[in-house]
Amino acid sequence: MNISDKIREIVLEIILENYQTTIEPKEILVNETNPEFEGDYTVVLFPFLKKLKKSPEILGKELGEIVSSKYADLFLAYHVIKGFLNLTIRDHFWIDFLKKRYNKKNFGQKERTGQKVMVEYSSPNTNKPLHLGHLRNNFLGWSIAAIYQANGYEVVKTCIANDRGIHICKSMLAWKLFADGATPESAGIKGDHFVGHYYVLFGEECKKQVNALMSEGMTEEEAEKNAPLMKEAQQMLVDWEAGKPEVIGLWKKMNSWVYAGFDETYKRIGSDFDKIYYESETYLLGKELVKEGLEKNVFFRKEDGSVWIDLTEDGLDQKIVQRKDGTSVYITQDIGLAVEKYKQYRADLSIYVVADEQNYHFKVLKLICQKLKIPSADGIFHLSYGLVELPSGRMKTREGTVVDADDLLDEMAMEAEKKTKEQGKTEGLSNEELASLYEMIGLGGTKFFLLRVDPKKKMIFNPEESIDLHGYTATFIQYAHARIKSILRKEKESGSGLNIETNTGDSLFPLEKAMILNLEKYPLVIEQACAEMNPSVIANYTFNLARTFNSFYDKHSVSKAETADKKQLRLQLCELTATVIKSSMQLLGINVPERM
RNA sequence: GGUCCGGUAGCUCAGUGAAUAGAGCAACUGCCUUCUAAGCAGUAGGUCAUUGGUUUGAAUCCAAUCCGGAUCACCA
Repeated sequence: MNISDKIREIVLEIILENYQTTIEPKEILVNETNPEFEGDYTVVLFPFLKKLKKSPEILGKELGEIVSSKYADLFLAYHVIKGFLNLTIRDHFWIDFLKKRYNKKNFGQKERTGQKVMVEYSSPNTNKPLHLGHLRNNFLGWSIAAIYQANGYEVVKTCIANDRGIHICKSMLAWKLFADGATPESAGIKGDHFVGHYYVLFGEECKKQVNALMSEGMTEEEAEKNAPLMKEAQQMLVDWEAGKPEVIGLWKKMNSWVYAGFDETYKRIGSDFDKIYYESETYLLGKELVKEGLEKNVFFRKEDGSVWIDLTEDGLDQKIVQRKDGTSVYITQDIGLAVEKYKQYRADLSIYVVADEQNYHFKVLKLICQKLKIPSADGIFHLSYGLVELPSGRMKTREGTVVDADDLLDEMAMEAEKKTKEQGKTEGLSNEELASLYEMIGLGGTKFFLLRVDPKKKMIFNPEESIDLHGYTATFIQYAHARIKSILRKEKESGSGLNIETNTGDSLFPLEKAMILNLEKYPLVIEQACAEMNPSVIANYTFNLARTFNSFYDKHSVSKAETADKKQLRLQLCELTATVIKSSMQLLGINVPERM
């Protein structure tokens, strides 16, 4: 049990025994004591003053007396200031804590809950390469999965490949018309970029035709419908659905190029999936449900034959679920897929990591599933995140303002290489080790940059300034880890090192205590990140831990500690700090080096 | 127009009922003969969009207003 929970429990017990009053645990606020006051943890007395009919000063004094006498082995002192009871915990509590945990590599991980959670993330279009926005999605999804795992859940990671539809036909058509048989190999371009080029080309050529038609007097809407290229793309979609071999062949070929490109990037960024669904295989899944919904009178048919659901009573609009020609729309596919996922995995919770543009869609999706009484309906959760924008606004493919994922990662790795060489501390590392170090720093920096912000907030990325390697960054934390490892390595080489039998003293310097206090709350941080579905909680915590460590490092020497006891204590401190840094960064998908 | 999200230091962000609102970047001052200076210590920088309310206590909750964004498609 965490110390803050323990204090809460003690206060509850004392109030019950001495005042014969029950108080809800959540009414007792136990905070870390503000640095300007003496103490470690603070009990806020205001919430239950009325119930106990006491003034804050008197209640504080009474509680303080009882706590410090009854639990004299835990608390050294108490101070009442206004309505706050500040408690000082005895140093030996922190020292014991450290002694017990310092070599536990799984510190902070929770027992299995027996619950299963599905995380759907990434879900790319197979007609354009990944950009910065996709990176935020991938990093978030992966991290949420890791956080759930650390909290004892069984996790299934999935992805739905948006591999069909009019947008795919656009790049296919452009390739057919303009590529003259070129392939990624012949062009020497990564497959996803190669196909993306033709998607952009389609847009440009189509725009020309639209402009021409508009100058002949058509409205923009008419022109867009009547542009020959657009008509041809639509025909291609019809042919695709009809299974026309020539179209299917081209579709398979171009998708395989894209997948080859994606695989490379996914491997690089560490995104992985237990199950990939393909829209081309799932887009018909909702059809049965439409029939079922009509029978249950959840849906209704309009005169033209299209099928709808009326959500006006729920404060939403009417929503179409099947077109008059019988083809299904996006939401219907998603309902079908939700059912399919449940059949296969029976997850208790199904998290969709999708940008906040689709908030309405997921609200409607969950509502329809609930009305259809689909078993997984209540477990549907949309983890909505804000878009990554440029200082000038949204990234736009057409205007060429998209920050490409591969390019960004390359730049970051190069930046890391440059900086590492400037520092000149990596003598003796092989070329492979160096390459992997640059990648670790570059990729880690990118991940941290995107994960340190609350997911639901949109964020601004300025390409003019490359992602920093100082301050609140992965590099800072990686550096702290490398420093610790360096200490431990040298101690081991000198033969002194850790010795569990040795004393670790009985008093702490403020920075030693601050470190242990930080480490002690790590399990709570893992829980909080999960409850809030927010990896930035971890980013914040780990940065703080590393920062405190750097202060400690600057003030106290490990190898030249004042006494043998102090040296042991600090070695244990280093050991556990390294463990927590490593494991918390892994929850963000970031690796930490032994040297840098 | 309806719904939802956001507005905190020059910039990027923490803090969502508790003590005198915090970090990083940028600026300025110090600190490498010392376990890694990708670091540490410090200075400066705030009408928490505005107004009113609830409360012992409000950046945090409520209401209204202003500003920015998303969405309300037979696109996905």
